[in-house]
Order: sequence, then C-alpha cells, then structure tokens
Amino acid sequence: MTKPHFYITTAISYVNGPPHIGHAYEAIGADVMARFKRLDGFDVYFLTGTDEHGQKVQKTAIAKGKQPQEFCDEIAALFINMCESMNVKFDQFIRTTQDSHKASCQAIWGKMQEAGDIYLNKYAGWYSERDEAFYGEDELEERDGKKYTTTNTEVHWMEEESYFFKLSAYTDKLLAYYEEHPDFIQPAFRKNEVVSFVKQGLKDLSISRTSFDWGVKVPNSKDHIMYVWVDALTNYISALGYPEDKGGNFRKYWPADVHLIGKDIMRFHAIYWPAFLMSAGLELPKRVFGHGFLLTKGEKMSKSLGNVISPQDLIDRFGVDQTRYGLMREATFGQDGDISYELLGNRINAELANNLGNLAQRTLSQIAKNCDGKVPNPGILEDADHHLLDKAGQAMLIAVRGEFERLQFSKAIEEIVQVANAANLYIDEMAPWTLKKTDTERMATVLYVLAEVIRNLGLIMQPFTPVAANKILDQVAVSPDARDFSFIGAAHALEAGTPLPKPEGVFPRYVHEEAEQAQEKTA
RNA sequence: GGCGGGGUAGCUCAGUGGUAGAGCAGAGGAAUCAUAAUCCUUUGGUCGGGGGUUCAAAUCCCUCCCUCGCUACCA
Repeated sequence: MTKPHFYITTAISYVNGPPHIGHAYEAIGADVMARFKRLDGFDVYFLTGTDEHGQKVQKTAIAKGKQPQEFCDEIAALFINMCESMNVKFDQFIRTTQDSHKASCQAIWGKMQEAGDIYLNKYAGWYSERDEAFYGEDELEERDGKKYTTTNTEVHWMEEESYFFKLSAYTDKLLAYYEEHPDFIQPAFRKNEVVSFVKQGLKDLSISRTSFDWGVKVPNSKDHIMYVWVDALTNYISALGYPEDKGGNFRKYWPADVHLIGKDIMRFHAIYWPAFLMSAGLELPKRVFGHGFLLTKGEKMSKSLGNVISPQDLIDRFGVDQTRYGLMREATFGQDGDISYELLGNRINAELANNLGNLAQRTLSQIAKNCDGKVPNPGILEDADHHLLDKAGQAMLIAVRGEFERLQFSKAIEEIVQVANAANLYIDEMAPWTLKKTDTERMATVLYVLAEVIRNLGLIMQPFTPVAANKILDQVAVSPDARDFSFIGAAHALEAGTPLPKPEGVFPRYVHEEAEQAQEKTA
C-alpha cells in the first residue's frame, strides 16, 4: 500500500540578516504539521531554505568585504542551525544560489516565454537603492530638490530595460480559480483581501533587472538577471527537481499541499505564483496559508524598542519542546499573537508541567511503587474507565486531526489538554491511593487505564514536543516502532506485565525570574 | 479616501433573538498519589456609546467613536 503524499513548504528566508522569532515560528509550524502528517501515515516532503539573490545581499556582502556567495553561505548556515536548534526536521534546505535552482528558474522562464507571456519593455520610476524598490509619486516627499520615501531613503529617477510578465492576462483566470478552489487561500479573510486586490485588475510585472548581477541569468540574454519573484518562488519546484525530475520527486510531490508563509507575502504566493504556474502549464499548489506575526505586549518586536525575543532566548529559558509548544499554543495560527516570557511561562506550567507532566508522574510513580514497576493487570472495566479510554483514543485523534486539517494548532492542543484534564479528574475521583488500602485489584485497573491514557497522550504530543513525548512513551515502554497514530486507541493498548522504567518528570515547571529573585532574597 | 475585520470578565477568546459563557489569573475549601502539582466552590461584565425594531437584542436596523488588515513590483 503506498502512502498518500504530503508536500509542505515554508517561505525561503531572505539572507539579509540572522533568523528571528518569526522565522522560527514559521519553521516550527511547518515542522509540527509535517510531523503530524508523517505520524498519520503520509509520505511527507518538507522544504525550507534561503533566498540569496538581490542587490541588497550583494551590497551587504561587499560592505563586509566578502564575496556574495561567501556571505550567503554564512547566513544560510545560521538558518540551518536555527532549524536544528528548534528540532525542525526538513527533508531539504534549498538555497537559490544552487545551480540546480538556477537551471529550474531558466526552465520555467522558458515555458512562460513559449506561452507568449514575457516581453521586453522599459521600466521607469523612482528607485530607492537601499530598499531595492521603485516607489510611486504619491509615496514620496520632496526636500532640498531631492525626493525621499516615507522611510527617509533617497530615491532617483531610473529607466531600465526590463522583461515583463503579462500578469494582466491572468486577472480573470485567477478569479475563476479562487472561485473554484475556495480553500486555496487561507485564512479566509486573506482570501477576501486577495480577491478584492485582483478585482481591481492586474498590471504586468517587471521580472528582470540589468542594474546588478547577483541573480539568475535570463536565458539568451547578456545583461538581464531575473528579479525576485521568478527566482524566489520557483524554489518550490526546483527543490523537487523540476524540470528533468531525475529523482521523481516533482512527479511525486507536486502540487504542494501547503505553502506556509507569512501574511506579508500573501500576494506573491496567491497571485504571482499561480499566474506563473498557469503560464508554464504547471499545476497550482493546493493551499497557501498565511500565518500571523508574533508581537510582544501588543507591539512589534524591534531593536529600537528593545523588546526582541530571539529564538535562542526562548530555548535557553524554556527548552526546545516547551518553546515549540508555547508558540503553537499561545497564538492562533493565521492571526497575530502576543507572546512574552510571562505568557509562555504560565502556559507551559499550567498545561505541560501541571496538567500533562504531573499526570504522567503521579500515575507512573504509583505504578512503580504499588504494581511492581510493571504495567498493571486490569480487572473488569467500569463505565468511567471506558468513557475516559474512548475520549483518549480514536475520538481524540479525530478531533486533533480535524484541527490540523485547518492548521489550527492551538485548537488541536486544546483537544489534547482536555483529555489530560479529564484524566486528572478521573484519578482524583478514583483515588487509587485510597484503593491501595481497600481494593488493590480496582487500583490496578485504574492505574492501567491511566497508563493507557498516558500512552495515547504521548503519541499525540509527538508533533509538538517530540523529545518529551518520546520520553513519555519510553516510560510506558512503547516500542519505537509502535509510535505512529495507527497505534492510538484500544486496539494497541498496553500489555499487562510489561516492565516499566523508573518514572522521571519530562516537563519541569518553569520558575519565573521574579520568583527566582524573590527566592534569592529570602535565602 | 475606498473595501473588509474587530470592540463581551484583569488577560485570550466563544457566543447571530429567549434568564450573560470557557480557559488562564484572583479568592475560599478538599485531598495528600504527584513536578506546592490535583479536585471542588467562588468573586468578577449597564456584551464600545447613543437611538430604533421586538413581548424579548451581545445577537436585527440606523448612527457615532475606537482599533486592526488590504489598497502592486524590499522580501
């Protein structure tokens, strides 16, 4: 039986600076999704990488006395390290300076040209070198006979020969596509924005430059290089081997199931990219999902405000699993979310340490002490037992899967937390510590049911907290080859008598700095 | 300016005509297996302002205020 395929991508990160929390957030989101799908029986391909061309990169490199490629190598390494430190397991890290990528860009360019969608003309306008962008007259202000952008960078009038893409020809085709594929753009409110933008009518797009040379050469042209979009967006297929497809990955994984991107680049993925693909006669991705940004105390993070929370800060403070969980939990994916050390710390303590971690610890330590350190032998199950087991089995998987289909990670976690809640309620009602004195058989049954719930929780938590979830599974002696989601539920329940290792906490409480300081004072 | 979201408990949000809800935070209690964790109870809101329709409005209509997003070539 062949597995269904699932291809997920993040945006490729521009190498004009080291990774920040936003990059980590997106990478973790994609990784959580990829892990879920792998565990749920899919053949997953997860792509991320870096966008390395452009005038800004070239200039920054030169300013630092480096060759552009050398500079890109350094920054790309930082992004790869960030993924590793966040336990983000991609299948490929693509870089747009790879030869294979360049060849792919030239191939899709050729296709678009064959379709008659590329023509040569002149692009003229007010250009800011620092921003690498043209500005409209209305976006500028004049001082001392010079023109400046609102961000206070000087602009010059520039005329440049440029290849154009006939985006205007795709207005109706795109609108029809959105209509026929209502889930193509998500969240839904982003779709509305895109549709209303396209409805205004689209202008042709300048897709080449001659003013610098750090980019992919336009086929059969001496001095044109491709400009951003054709180059950057093509990574999603160049990574799969388009056009030769020697490894068969393109055939296998394209079209992508999800392009996971930031809300700020929605337009490029929901308009330009589909138009390019239509022009080249290629299939369109199934879904483009724009996530929100992370704010802190309601404000954008910025160096000048001094409120930057870096990926490394979070790992140092909370740990990798906790950081992944906290980010996926605290914000609704698709909307902006507020994070702070306090919010994340509270969330981690309330849900991971107190609710889930302590549930495992209190159950397993009772088993260790009172059941000879083996999976207890259950007697006849009562209604309450069945009820809890059902809730923690297929029902939980189905509910969580439903949330994953919509990339609602926070809601998925809510479903899981509810099960842990129910288990805490159950353990208090059953009070196995009392049964120990009155009815050891019933105690064994209760502890068995709880161990089984913990097994299911360990399984379902793997996408979010891979290391800790697997430690939990180790503690209930689940074989490494019995950890995908097909093992959730009663059919693969724990076997009585299986020896268990000594229990150990997996989600330590986070002690807030304030509390730490207070402790030092009293000490 | 145009178009589109929001404004409900301290915080995050659910709730589209019929006695105001959840989680977290706060308060009190129970229990003592456990990571001072858990469980129970509980304080707390003229549902942005005003007007209207209705037996009845957070929910429908009008108006005003506030806030956020989109409004093309940095990514």
